[in-house]
Amino acid sequence: MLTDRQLLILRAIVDDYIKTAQPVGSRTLSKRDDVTFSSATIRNEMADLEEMGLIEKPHTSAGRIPSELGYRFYVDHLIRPESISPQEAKALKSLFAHSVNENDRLIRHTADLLSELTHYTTLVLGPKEEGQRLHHLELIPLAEGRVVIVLVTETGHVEHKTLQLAEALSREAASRLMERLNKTLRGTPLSNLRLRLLEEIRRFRSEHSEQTSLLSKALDIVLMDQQDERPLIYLGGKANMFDQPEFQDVAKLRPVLELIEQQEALFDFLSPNLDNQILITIGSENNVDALKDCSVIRAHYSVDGVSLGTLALIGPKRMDYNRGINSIIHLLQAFQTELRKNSLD
Amino acid sequence: MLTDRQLLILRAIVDDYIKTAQPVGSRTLSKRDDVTFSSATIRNEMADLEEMGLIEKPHTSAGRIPSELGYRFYVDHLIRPESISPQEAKALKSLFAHSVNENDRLIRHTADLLSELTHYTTLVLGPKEEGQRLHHLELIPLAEGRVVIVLVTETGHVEHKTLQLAEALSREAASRLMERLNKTLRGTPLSNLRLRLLEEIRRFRSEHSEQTSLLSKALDIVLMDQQDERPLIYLGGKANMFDQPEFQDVAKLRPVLELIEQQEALFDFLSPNLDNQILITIGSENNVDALKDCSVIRAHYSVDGVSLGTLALIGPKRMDYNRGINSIIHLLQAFQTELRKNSLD
DNA sequence: AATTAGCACTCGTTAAAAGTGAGTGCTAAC
DNA sequence: GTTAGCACTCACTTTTAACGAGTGCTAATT
Repeated sequence: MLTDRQLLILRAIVDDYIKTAQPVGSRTLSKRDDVTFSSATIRNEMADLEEMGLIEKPHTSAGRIPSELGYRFYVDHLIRPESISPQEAKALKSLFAHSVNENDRLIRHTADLLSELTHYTTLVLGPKEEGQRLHHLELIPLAEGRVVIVLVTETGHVEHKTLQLAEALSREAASRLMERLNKTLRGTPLSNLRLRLLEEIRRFRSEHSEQTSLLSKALDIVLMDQQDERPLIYLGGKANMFDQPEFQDVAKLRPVLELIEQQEALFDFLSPNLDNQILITIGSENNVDALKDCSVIRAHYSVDGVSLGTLALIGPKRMDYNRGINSIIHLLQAFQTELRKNSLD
Repeated sequence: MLTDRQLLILRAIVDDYIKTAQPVGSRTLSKRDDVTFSSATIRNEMADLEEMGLIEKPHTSAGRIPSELGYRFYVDHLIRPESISPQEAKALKSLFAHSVNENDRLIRHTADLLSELTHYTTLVLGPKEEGQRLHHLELIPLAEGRVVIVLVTETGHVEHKTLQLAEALSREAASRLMERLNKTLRGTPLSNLRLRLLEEIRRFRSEHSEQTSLLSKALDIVLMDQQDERPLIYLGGKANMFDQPEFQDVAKLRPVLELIEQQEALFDFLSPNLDNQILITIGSENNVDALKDCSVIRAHYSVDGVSLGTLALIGPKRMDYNRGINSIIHLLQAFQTELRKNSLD
């Protein structure tokens, strides 16, 4: 167990290093107002903290920097939840002053806001489809056998796909089919939609003996695609990475920026956060080599208890966890409120 | 006027420098098979070329590198249009083997293909709206006064927006209005659409004395937004920048990557290319400070004579112009063919 | 027993000095 | 007109030296 003095010193080291990106020496610490003891004492304590694996020195004659374990301890025990300032709270509320109807734009907007707020790079994982339920389906026949299918989920997410049929679908047939489909399929989870839809079209065909097999085939292909498609990841503040002193070296910067551009990899990385808490992963805890020098703060967003996606903040291990956590918590709430407004329950 | 030997030397210098990124010395050149004269002769010729401003030396004791003027001369006069290899031609054709229905996805796909082909970063400026004409409009009333409006242009571009009305729009009213709008508005250029649409709704209202003023207001707002929206820019192969030796320094890399992330700035930069040719801008010719060390190869794409957007390739000044030009020309054609397939004339 | 002052030691960083070699420009010979 | 030869330049590398922030240990102090 750590003594109060050790806690004070550890916190001071982490705070200082977060601010300056420079190893913190005993003399620097001894000059702080809240430190009443000498640098020699600090050195002794530091030696102990180092032995415990909480801090380390880059080399013999440098000050100390937090180890990953040190950051972990700091995050778990030393963060003071320093509530957001009144101004900021107000600013946050006015961020969504005029509602954004489209969820897509809302998400993009949120990603940008969060990065502006924190000066870190932001990832927002768009709502995953599987869990969502169908609200409405619309078939719009155009010229030359081209059909646009519009799909609206209960969360208010709208999406369209274009099909190409070998022969035209009449407006009447489309209308009849649509009515039927909406009657029977509303509320179907998107994960089942493809099968249920095909089934329903088949039944419709036998009942009305209409030629919808082409449609059925085309739909199948499009929905198959759909199923494989992963939700989009929206990025904000990529340029913020450039400002971090630890990423002034292209060799350090490159893997991070490269990873960030890869939807696939990012998706795999971001999705598995199952509980509803804020999750912080530090350096190697990310289990991704490209992020071994980064920390990630994640929060799930959900509407009506249904988890939809993830809000994440990515920065150097030496990131301002306090500010990051606070920002993400507050933005999360505002974001969810907006999402709620757009849903069609 | 340059002698044949000077042309040979200049071409050799540019080719070599493009390949190696190292200043080219007289001794290196003298070892080439196509060079029959001595390094001393080359030095004399180099001195002349330098005097003409076509090449320069980074410092006294280094070899020569092409100046911007040198690249310009190379691009204008020395490029051999080295036709694409049969394999590559075949590969190119199969790239679009299975058609992509959605123009958006097609564009994204094209951006990725081009960057894969050239190993440079690709920008594709999506079709600008103004020039396009309306093909079909669909109103889909959902619950709680929410209405999705789907807009299909003659180029086959599909787009949707969500409106929020204070009170519900009945399915019947929507259907009647829609029929009317499609009858009267098909073919309207999107640049006029907003005004024509409002006018038409007003007329419809007075004729049928229906309550569509709310709709009209909401539509207005959404379409106003629409008008300000600039076409999207799709990026491919951003990571390729990392491979260029000239961008190993973060200070060099940063402005380029930052610019690339800014839709606005990029848009301003890419749009003004009016003629239908392939346009190459080198270094300071870009008139953008962030691109002073880059070259850009641009081509307009169009369907049925209507210019829609721009395909661009961005790399170091020392880029492989030959390969870049060839790739962009060939991909441009394939791309336009696909776009054509998706259009609804 | 805990704290602190003092001091030798470490080691990254910076600056200066010396050596290396690719490449040039000029001159004189071919 | 072309080329061989040679002195010269200058980025780059390596070496050496000086610097100083910071440590760990010991002995004195409280």
